[in-house]
Amino acid sequence: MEETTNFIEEAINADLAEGKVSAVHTRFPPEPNGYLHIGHCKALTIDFGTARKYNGLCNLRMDDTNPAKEDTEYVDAIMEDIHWLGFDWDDRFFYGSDYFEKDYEFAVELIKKGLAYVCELTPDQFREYRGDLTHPAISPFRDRPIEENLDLFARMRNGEFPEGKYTLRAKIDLASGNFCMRDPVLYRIKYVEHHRQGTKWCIFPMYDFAHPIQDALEGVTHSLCSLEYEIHRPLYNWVVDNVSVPCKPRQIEFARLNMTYTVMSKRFLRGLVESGKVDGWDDPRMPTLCGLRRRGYTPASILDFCNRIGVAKSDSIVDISLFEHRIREELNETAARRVAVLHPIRVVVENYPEDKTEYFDLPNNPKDENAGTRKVAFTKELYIDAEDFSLDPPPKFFRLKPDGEVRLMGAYIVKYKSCKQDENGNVTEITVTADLESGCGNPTDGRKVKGTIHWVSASDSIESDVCLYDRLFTIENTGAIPEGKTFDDYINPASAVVLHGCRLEKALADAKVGEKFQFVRTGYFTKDSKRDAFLRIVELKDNKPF
RNA sequence: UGCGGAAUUGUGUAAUGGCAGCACGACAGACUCUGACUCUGUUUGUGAGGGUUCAAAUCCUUCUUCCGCAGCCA
Repeated sequence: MEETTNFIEEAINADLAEGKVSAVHTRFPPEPNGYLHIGHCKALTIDFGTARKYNGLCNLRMDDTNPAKEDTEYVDAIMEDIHWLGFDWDDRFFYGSDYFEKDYEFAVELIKKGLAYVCELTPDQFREYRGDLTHPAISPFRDRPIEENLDLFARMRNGEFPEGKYTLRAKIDLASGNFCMRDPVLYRIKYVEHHRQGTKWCIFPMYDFAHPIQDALEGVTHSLCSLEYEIHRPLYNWVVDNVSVPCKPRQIEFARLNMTYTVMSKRFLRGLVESGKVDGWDDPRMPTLCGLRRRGYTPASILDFCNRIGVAKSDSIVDISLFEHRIREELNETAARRVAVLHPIRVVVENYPEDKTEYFDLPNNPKDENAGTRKVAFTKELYIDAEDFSLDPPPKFFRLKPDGEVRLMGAYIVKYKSCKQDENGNVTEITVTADLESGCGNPTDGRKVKGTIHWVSASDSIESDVCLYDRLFTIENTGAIPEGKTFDDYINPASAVVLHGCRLEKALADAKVGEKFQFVRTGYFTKDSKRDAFLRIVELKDNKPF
């Protein structure tokens, strides 16, 4: 495969060439407050993939500096998902919270250098004093003597003050056009139990302070993150320049993934779970890795997608069809075919013996001869899909129609004879005659039969409900839900539709949860119905595929 | 209005002064015992103006549009 160099690699190449670094070391730093989704996958392939490309290392680090939002529940899930994708961090698994003691020492160092001070503005005052686009901020406590700062900061740690009473702030530039340089908060007081540290700490470092220190302490050379941190880079550099860390990592930003019909916002994904709109984080309609896994996506298809979308700095929205293309391509080569008649309509083969059963061999996968064949029973009474028959066919309708002939896939050619209708005009039963002479070979008289339709035996099949999953959202033009809207405004009512009384071929009765199949469907494919060409069994209901 | 970014076809992404290419999508045709798959073909693009140059997506310049930032979130 052709290898192109993206802008991150160019920057790394330059650092290598100039001798700034001798090897590449990256990190993937999820906050354990939710499950990984397809958007994280892009970051994952960039972080782990770049390290791999340069024979370097990539650490996994739980970014857990805010005890109010994080939970141990997510840590295991995150690790499992990363492993599932095929990435590994060896023994370099860290928690941001493991550095709390170091963070504290570096904060003291800043105070001693006169570069940080304890501020007692309340959150409301803080907002009031921060200035605006053209006016600088005001901070009445930035000239507090060093000794006093040291004392106050130690007492903050000791739990002598209530939440919100004091913060530690960096002394940088109150007039900066970049707001995160206007004496940013470094530490805040929080009396919340930390998922790993318990109640050991009541002051917690902010991301902007903790992250560069974590990177530097771990020997990370390139800290790759998404575009919204670009404006934080000056602060990132300020931190590594002003505390005694062993190295100075370089932050490089890239555009996060947006995809049509998909919402990446963790906040909304959690909302879907908590409101019961979906069954859980691993609902097959969710863009989470565990959801995609249940839906039938494979690590290879996801990784390949991530490599294909490229890395750039411009905001973009990838069309979901590119994502779906990958899994369709893979499953087309690997998934076994099974027949599912979703809207059954009874067919009687008039000239076929009442009590006879024949078994035809159907290929499990026409793409792969090694996949073998399976026996499918043929009897006098069959089911075909309602949409494979039309009393009043449009032009170019190749399926069963009055006076028409079609091939029953893998079995006989049948000719239409008559049909029964109910009082509403719905077709309830079709009578056909089979060309028993031609059998399952080509017509003996050389005539062409254009259409092929799928079918199952009426007696030798199983009846089941089948759940069809579709895109969860109708939202098309963005990766996030606009301000003032909720997912209710965009949720696709047909995202999970249960079809009752479907008929499935017998071989599906033995299917296990998680097995992948293509449910063979013949007939006309639209752009949307192509997506349905590959389904998979995600549940067994009453021991039947669901 | 301050600061930081970004603009290449319907979408995403290459081309780092030298034939604007690739993938997905769309459309047309061929093939087909899945109207799938496969194969062939087609269409559409450098945000705008000016400049430098034999030559500009690329360099300079002016403009336009879009995105992000004023959490004691990450």
